[in-house]
Amino acid sequence: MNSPGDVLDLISRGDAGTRAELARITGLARSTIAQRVEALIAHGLVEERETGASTGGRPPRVLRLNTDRNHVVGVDLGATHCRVALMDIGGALLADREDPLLITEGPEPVMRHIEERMRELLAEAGRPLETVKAVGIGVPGPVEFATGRPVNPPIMPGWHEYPVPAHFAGRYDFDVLVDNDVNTLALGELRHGRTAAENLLFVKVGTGIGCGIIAGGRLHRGAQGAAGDIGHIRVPGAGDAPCRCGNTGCLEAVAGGGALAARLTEAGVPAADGRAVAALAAAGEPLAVRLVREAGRGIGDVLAGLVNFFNPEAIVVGGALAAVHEPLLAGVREVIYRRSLPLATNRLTVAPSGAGEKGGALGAGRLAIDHVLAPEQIDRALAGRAAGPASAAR
Amino acid sequence: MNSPGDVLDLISRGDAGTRAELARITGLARSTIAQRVEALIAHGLVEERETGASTGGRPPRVLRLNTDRNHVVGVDLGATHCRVALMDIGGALLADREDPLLITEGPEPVMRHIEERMRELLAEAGRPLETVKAVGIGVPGPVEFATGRPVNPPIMPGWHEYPVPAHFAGRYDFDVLVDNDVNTLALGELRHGRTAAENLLFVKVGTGIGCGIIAGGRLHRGAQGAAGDIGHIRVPGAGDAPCRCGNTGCLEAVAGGGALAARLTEAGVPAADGRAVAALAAAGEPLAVRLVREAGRGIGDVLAGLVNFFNPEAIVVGGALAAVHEPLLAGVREVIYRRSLPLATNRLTVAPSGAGEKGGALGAGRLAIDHVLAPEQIDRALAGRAAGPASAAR
DNA sequence: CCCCTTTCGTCGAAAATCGACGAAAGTCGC
DNA sequence: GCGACTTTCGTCGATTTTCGACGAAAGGGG
Repeated sequence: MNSPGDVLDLISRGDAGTRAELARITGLARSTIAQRVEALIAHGLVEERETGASTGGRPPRVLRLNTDRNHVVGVDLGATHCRVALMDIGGALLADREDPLLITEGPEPVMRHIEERMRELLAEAGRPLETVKAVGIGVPGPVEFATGRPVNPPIMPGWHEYPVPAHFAGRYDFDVLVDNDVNTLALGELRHGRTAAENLLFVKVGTGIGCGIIAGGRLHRGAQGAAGDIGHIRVPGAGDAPCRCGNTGCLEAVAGGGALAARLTEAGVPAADGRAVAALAAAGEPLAVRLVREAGRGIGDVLAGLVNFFNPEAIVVGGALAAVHEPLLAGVREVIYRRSLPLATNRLTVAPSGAGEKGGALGAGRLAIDHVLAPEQIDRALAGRAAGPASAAR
Repeated sequence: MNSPGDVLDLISRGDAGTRAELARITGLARSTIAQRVEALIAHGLVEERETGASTGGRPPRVLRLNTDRNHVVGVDLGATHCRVALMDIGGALLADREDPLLITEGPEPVMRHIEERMRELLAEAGRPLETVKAVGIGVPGPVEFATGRPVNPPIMPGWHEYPVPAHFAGRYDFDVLVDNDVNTLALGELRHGRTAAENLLFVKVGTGIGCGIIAGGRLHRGAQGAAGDIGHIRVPGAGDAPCRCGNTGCLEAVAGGGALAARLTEAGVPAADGRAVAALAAAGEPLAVRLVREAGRGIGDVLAGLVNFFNPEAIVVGGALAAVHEPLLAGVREVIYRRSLPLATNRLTVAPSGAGEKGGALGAGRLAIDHVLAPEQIDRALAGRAAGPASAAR
């Protein structure tokens, strides 16, 4: 329970910033703490930069993660874009870049693009390659997390069972983590946004609709990594709108960006996709605003049920359609507070994503950080045993 | 990671039955294991009863939980009954009794009843009171688990905020855990039934409809302990049946035992409650069978959405209405496999509860067992520090 | 400027853990 | 039936980890 890894954990979470605090919290002797800290410093994981303010006695030496020698890369892959972010181990964003990129081009070109961007960002920030300890990648589809293979992703043809980490294996010395983008978004919100909740739902409303689930402070991926696929839940109020999945009345067919764009186009206001709908709504186009608000109601209808079931303390809404918070969230809140049980809603907050456009990449980076700083991982590193090769993880 | 408590954990889970196995699994030296086992035996937690079969060398001495000196009590409180079960720490049922008891009589009489039955069962089984290490109680309503207080339970007037553990505090030396009965049922299924799943939903179909959630092997209680209240989720297909909660189209109004009984009575077949409906269906009354199957479809409609969202590997159905598996489960399966995504259903099992009538009490006992055997709890006991007083827990 | 407080490093003492050894208790082959 | 081999288990000294006391460092306050 109080291994060296746990000591680092306390430092990284900001629970303890000095040796004395660590000793107080863990209950270990100060000399033991001193020895552990020494080891962490020797391994380049922790540094003493400044000395803190005195509280009446000798001022403490402040410990912090060594952000100069430990970095991660977070990648947010969308249907039509790719954002690569370089972060230090403390979670600070050092550099990032977004490019248009069609995920339909298949894994190999995309992976090469990521690799190239990663090297560019490192050069730009003046950090050596060896300081990258892990890479996190969020992809728009279900993933078998343990092996980093997408499984039958609907909008990623050619990626089925492609072993993403294998692309880096052997040639690099970092681990590669791959996850569904809604999960990285949820992580990003949990650790970079304003919402600190043990039980959190991140709802991404784009062309499709998905949901990242934090249960008891940990990501819930479900039995096959398929959890959170709420786009094809039937909406109670809605009619029989046909969905591409073959069923009717799915949330995606009612409130997805594609469905809204089609309806808008049909009504004489051309819109290509969810992003365009959001732009029109933001510009004040009345029909677009009305459709977005109605979409919010549809989403709220489904979420109302999930609130009863899951009882989260926070729901965060993001994705292309959430670029216009007001009408969407208004619709969502309206239905949730009407349909869900009081006990489940009296402390529930429904808010827009606080991490913004970069949330996906930041969350993917956070996935990598959490992997690197996991106590077991640290204990292994300090024990001298080299971590596994640059492949899958956990 | 390898404290004495973890050693006991391996023994209690059946992962290791001998000192040599413990050493192999933990990686600790045999002498260290021997010392830990000695401490556990000295504290009466473990015993050596028999000596195992040789595998070619000296036969091992088999370690097991000391079931003679460690017991728990599990209590299943329903609207109209109370079952008290005496179990040993290994989970074996020693004696139990069910009595009719109206929970509406209020906390004090009910608690006195439990206390009395507990003493009777102990006398019957010839076990001294001091061997009871914890008591688990499942109640039909939401509970703030940390304090053991029901919060606004709809069918338990007078129980709001009543501190259940306080009834025993001071007079006994065990901890008291209180939880929603769907949670104890889920635990019972997980540990006593046939279903070993990390992600499990236990759906209880009685007068109301509730759901116990196991996420990643642990109970998910949600932000306010209100998780799993699926009875008031709106059913997609259903109409506007009014519900006692004030909304319309709730699952409970469509498929709850009360609603079915009312509809059956209306049609000229008098039935008092869900139990009566089940009895009629079991006897072959055609209308009852049809209604139960339709209720199954309604439940399936809601579960189909939850399967997409939560991606469990198993759904277990119990409760009064589930006494007739076939029509109910047929309806549930029919809709789930039609409406949920293939990835989420291809390994999903939908089964009746394997624990039977006593599942609730057994699960409550298991809640108590898990509390007693939690590694931190064991480490504390072995370190000499007395556990907290006979009150709340965790 | 002296006393008090808090932090931190050092070092011997105490405790936990390990590893080697030998005895116990069985199987297997001749 | 007997000896060689295997596996388990207890013991005990050696090693490693952890603790606790001591004193020095570094600042605040009167």
